Amino acid sequence: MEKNEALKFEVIKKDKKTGARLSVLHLPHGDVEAPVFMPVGTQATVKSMTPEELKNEVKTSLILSNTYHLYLRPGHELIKEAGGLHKFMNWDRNILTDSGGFQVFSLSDMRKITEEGVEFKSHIDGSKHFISPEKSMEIQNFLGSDIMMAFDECAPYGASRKYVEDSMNMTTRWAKRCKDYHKNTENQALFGIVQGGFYKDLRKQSAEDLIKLDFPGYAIGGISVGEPKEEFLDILRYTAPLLPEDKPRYLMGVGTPDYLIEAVIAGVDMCDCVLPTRMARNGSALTHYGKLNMLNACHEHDFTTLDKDCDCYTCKNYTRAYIRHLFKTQEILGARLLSIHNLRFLVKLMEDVRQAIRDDCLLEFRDSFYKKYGYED
RNA sequence: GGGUAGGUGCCCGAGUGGCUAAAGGGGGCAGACUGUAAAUCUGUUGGCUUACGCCUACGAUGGUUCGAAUCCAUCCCUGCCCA
Repeated sequence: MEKNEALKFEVIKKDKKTGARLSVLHLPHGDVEAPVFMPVGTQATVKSMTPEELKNEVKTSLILSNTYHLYLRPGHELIKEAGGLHKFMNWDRNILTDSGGFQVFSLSDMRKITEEGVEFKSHIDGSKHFISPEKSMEIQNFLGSDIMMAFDECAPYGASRKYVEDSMNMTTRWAKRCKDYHKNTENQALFGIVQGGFYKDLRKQSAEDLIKLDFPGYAIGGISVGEPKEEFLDILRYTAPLLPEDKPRYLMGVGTPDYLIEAVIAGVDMCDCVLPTRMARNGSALTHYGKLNMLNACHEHDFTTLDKDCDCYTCKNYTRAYIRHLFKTQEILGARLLSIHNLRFLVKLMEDVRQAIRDDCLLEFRDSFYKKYGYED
């Protein structure tokens, strides 16, 4: 890799039994140890968290934001005017931006996909917009994220082979167009996204075609879209090893503790998910002993901490009874305290995973984690 | 004291002869949430029973009727207005 690229990827060590990687991503806004979990900050904010809390309490060095949403509001020109996304949101560590491809999938009833790009109606005011691969790159260049994602189509679960094949090939052509358009390679690394749905030969072809384009990193998209866990694991375990050893591998949109651990074992380095912050706002806590719904009556008189094995600000200072009270009364602090906890829980999980790789005991770590958490397998 | 409006399930509130164990909210209880249109959504919420079903319920009591939360009488209570 050339000296002036935005990303340098360094594999430090591999777990002896699984081959899971301990690595460092050297990025423009600091080094990121991987495997890493990235909190999601779609609208230039990790919902309810200040950057200081993300740094000091959650202890994260890389967050994700979103092209589609920031393009619509406040607009990428305004963010450029502000001096870029980092300055705009007062976050001086790394940012990865998703390309808007997922919104093509999740807002699918309002869009039309063609070879040129996607025409869609704004979910905010119904106005018509067009995003092409080039437009997505332009927006992400304006945002100034450290890692950009190629514009892709995430085919829905259950899509026909023909649909997935055509979609996957178009995503590859779009990836080429993204790479051709993107010139700011010194400051921004562009990742390609492997698609192919739940068809292994398509996954293989997608990976091979994208590898020929030589991206500095590769993502696995299009899984964790509602399929059964076995299918998720099958495609994950098949796809991850197809990707280059010397580039970071990013599994998009995952997830729960078991999915994260399985992803690392499969050779994945990066994951992101809205789950910890969404669950937090909806009153649920992730703990080493399973999931808790803080609205449940059993916590009413429980003056213990959320998770006795957690080192977060919330667990150091607040009780279950208090947090339940905050949710019962719909006080905003409840969502904030659970967001800190859930984010810290997953970030810490990855810290523990990294230590397990150092110690060559990742499988043992997984088994004891599952047992404590209450997972069946 | 006179007039007037009303008393419905935990709360608010719709319902003015059968399709009503009773709309809709709220509250309670539980479940879901995976590249964020989510501080959202779903289920459930009188008792007993596995179920069929039975019992108890629309202020109280009595009555009309094949049948009443709904009609009538009396009583009790509450809000508002007048004196």
